[in-house]
Amino acid sequence: MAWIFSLPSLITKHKKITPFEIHTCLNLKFIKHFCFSSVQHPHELDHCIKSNSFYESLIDNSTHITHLYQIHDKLIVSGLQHNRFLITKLVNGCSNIGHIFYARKLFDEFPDPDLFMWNAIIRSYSRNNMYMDVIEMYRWMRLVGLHPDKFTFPCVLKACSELLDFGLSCLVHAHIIVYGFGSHVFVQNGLVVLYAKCGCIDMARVVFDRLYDRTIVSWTAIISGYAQNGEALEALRLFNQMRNTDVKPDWISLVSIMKAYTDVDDLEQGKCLHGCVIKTGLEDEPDLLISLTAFYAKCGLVTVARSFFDQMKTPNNVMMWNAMISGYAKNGHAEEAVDLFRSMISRNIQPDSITVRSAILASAQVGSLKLAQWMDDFVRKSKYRGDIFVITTLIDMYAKCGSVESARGVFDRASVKDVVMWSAMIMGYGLHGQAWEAIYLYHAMKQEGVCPNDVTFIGLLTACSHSGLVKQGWELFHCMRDFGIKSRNEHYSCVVDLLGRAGYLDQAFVFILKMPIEPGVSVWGALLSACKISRSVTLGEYAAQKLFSLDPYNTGHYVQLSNLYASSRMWDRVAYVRVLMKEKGLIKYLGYSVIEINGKLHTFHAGDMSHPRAKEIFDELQRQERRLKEVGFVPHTESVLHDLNYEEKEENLCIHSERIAVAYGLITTAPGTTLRITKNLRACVNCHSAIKLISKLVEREIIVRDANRFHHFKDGLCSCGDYW
DNA sequence: GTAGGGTTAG
Repeated sequence: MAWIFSLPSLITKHKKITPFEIHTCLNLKFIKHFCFSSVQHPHELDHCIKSNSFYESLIDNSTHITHLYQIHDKLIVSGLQHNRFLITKLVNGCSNIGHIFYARKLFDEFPDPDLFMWNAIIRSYSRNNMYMDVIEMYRWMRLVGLHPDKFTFPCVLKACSELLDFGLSCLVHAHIIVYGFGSHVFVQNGLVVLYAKCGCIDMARVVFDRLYDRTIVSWTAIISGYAQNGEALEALRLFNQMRNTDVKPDWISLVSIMKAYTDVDDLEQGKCLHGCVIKTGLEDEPDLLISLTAFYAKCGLVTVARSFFDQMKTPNNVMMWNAMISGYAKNGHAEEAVDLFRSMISRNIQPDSITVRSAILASAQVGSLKLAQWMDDFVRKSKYRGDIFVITTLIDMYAKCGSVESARGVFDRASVKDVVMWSAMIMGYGLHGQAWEAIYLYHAMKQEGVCPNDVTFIGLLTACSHSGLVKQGWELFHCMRDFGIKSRNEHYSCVVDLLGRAGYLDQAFVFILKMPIEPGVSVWGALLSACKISRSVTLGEYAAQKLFSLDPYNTGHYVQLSNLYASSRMWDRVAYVRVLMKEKGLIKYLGYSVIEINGKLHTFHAGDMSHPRAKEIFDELQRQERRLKEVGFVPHTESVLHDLNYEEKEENLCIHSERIAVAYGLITTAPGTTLRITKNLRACVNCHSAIKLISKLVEREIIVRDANRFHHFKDGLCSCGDYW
């Protein structure tokens, strides 16, 4: 009977078994053909086709559901339809190729399924991401009196962690203890993952600490758990602890630790881990290459990331494309991200929903309305036109590209709206200083029965502070409690901004002192910029000191303090801040503005003469200066002179990058065309006043996106109401 | 004879 065991290898010689071949096989011709010499007597042949291992190898080698249908038919004909082992095998086979409904049919038709079969159907649902069904089957199984075992619990725990049902999770944990799996390593690993996913990382840690025999899976579960809960440093500490044990990292553990380094942007540690990857000889592992690409891209070494990307052996790996595209987008290389997305499309590689979202995110950063429309068009023609995540990203993109109307169009077309989509639209209005629209939408959302969340309120509060609606903002802030939403630093900083801008500086300060959580960078930052508006040097200096201790290497805080001194004409202190920055080795950002003309982006720096039409641009600038003077415009010379936020002072104030972009827009577009400009820094006082007047003089709408928000200049006024 | 950990992301 030795030849029976060679059957699997005979079958696998056929790289892809066709239904016809399976059929042939089941008709014995196959066996006769291949094994004729081995079969001495007909009864041996008969024995062979009734043996489990014969069918087992057939099932294992089936790649199509029709194979399994035929095998099942043959089992029935051979009277083997009640063979537990083979039917369980078939259930597994069906679920492996995604035919969960046939697996369920086999299960339902089996008279008295045993624990093995129950585990098989539960695992089938788990593999096919049908977690509600996992729980349903688990309940049913207990109802019929079967005790779950060490194979049942990992699947059930996975389902709990995907469903994020904390109550259910606790119940299952209780079952685990009752049935005696309180120290089984596979089951406990599942608990670690479950608690980490539910945000109870401390509970996960308790389970992990009590684990007697920690495997690489246990370590990976706790390390990635910390990483997912935003505690990357603890994740890394545990990784180092693991390296002092006998447990050797494998590629999955390295992927999750790489993710932790990516989250904290720790280039040096990440490079060390890369070394570790090479030492373990796992550097060709495709998914590890994706993680390395994502890591280097996020940390700014896009060229290194790109070299990994270019080495990719399977060009159709969407995750690799996603890692590179999102890496470019996150790191200020938005145009490269869009280019890569386009090249992916042109190569006929199917993007998934994440690719599309990353590309839209990149388009939002580029700020070009033409590109935004192209992306919108792409989505409408694709299978993602109904994807709630993609639509939300589109709304955000249009708002960031200056067209809150188009954002609203996308929003109105969406058939299903969840809280994130409503919040994105509210945020969009906030960005454009249309606070009343934001508030109106908030009420409409509640009317639709959608409950606001913390993000909704960030949008609302931002909108109120951008428009100076102090009373409304204050009321909304207090509404949060009614929805059981805890205020975060972002909410507090909006309120500080709201009070501070409107001149209630003392109230803002008292508000900070009363905060139940430690005030963060954003809160003190809001106070400092409010101090600049009302020229409150003492309080501003206090805020700045807090900022310097919390976030010492952020150029922005020094710039803000310097602006505060400049607004109070304290030039010696302005100079002092400059020295302070030099000592810390901080350099100020180079300002630039981008304008889109006929779908092409033109970038200008301060005093930029490099454009082919520089001569015409400067003629236009001079013409504007003359007209501004004629209507009595007085440049804010002194403050600009010392304002570190803006481009190096040139002889003429009008050559800040946004003014050059406006001039270029005016000479290249038809009268009445709206100009759309994006600036990387905040708008300067002088340019802001000048552009307001220019919008009136040339009868144009000029929309400027600065680092914080949008300014819609029209008829001599700005939508920001001069608060920014 | 069955199983557990990970990556891209509104």
